[in-house]
Amino acid sequence: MRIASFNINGIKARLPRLLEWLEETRPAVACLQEIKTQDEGFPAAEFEKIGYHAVWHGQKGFNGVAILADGTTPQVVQQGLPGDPTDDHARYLEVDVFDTRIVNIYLPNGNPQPGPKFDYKLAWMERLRARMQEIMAEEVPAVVLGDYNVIPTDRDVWAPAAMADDALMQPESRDAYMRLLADGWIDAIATHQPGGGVWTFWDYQAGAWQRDHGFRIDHALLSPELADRLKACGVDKEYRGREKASDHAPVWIEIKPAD
DNA sequence: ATGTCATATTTGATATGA
Repeated sequence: MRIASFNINGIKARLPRLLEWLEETRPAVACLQEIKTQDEGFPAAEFEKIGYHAVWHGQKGFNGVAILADGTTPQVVQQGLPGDPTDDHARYLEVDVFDTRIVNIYLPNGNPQPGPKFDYKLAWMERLRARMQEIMAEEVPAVVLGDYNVIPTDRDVWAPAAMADDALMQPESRDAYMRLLADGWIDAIATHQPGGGVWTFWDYQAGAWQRDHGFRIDHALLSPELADRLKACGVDKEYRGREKASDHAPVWIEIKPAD
């Protein structure tokens, strides 16, 4: 079973590319970030036509997350990250589907830092950790995947010096990410390719794609039970080079059936 | 070269977020 994540950077602008990717790679579950539409504008009928049922949490102008499943409708467990009633950003959607807990996140970017946006990012990461601890305590097969907006190590960026002041690789951001791993969550891509050099994002600016100036910020964190069933994982890098591409490439994991 | 792109309002131009 393939579970994928794709920050599509606008579902309206990206719909042809998105449908193409779904039909060509046919993930059982697809988690989308930055749909950048209100709930009313979500093109659910387009996905139904090719056999995907969707749940989504939209927001006007930016953010927004959705989960698509092949031939079945995901059951929503939690919409919106718990822990702060004043936070109305659409960045978190947690479902049960195919006997798996699947959590789709669009973690705050945090730039510029320091500042209120960086504070929001760090607070969001602590709230995420609290929720992930609850999920782990449930002992269900679970994956928390999406755009974490964190470059975990210097091996995950084309030039650490070029990004040194960026919120994505500040020590506070990295420490918060490492605490998730310390809690027992397993970074699928990092485990399979510990040498680094795997990118999931290339900026639109400065010819970053052509120069392969990328970094790894889209991650899939597996519960121990699901990690034992990890068959393969990777990045659909080719899609970053297509016409009207997102600035992110899709990330996927392949899970073996439970015994 | 702070070099691109998507969305929205302030709408054929600028602000915001990334």
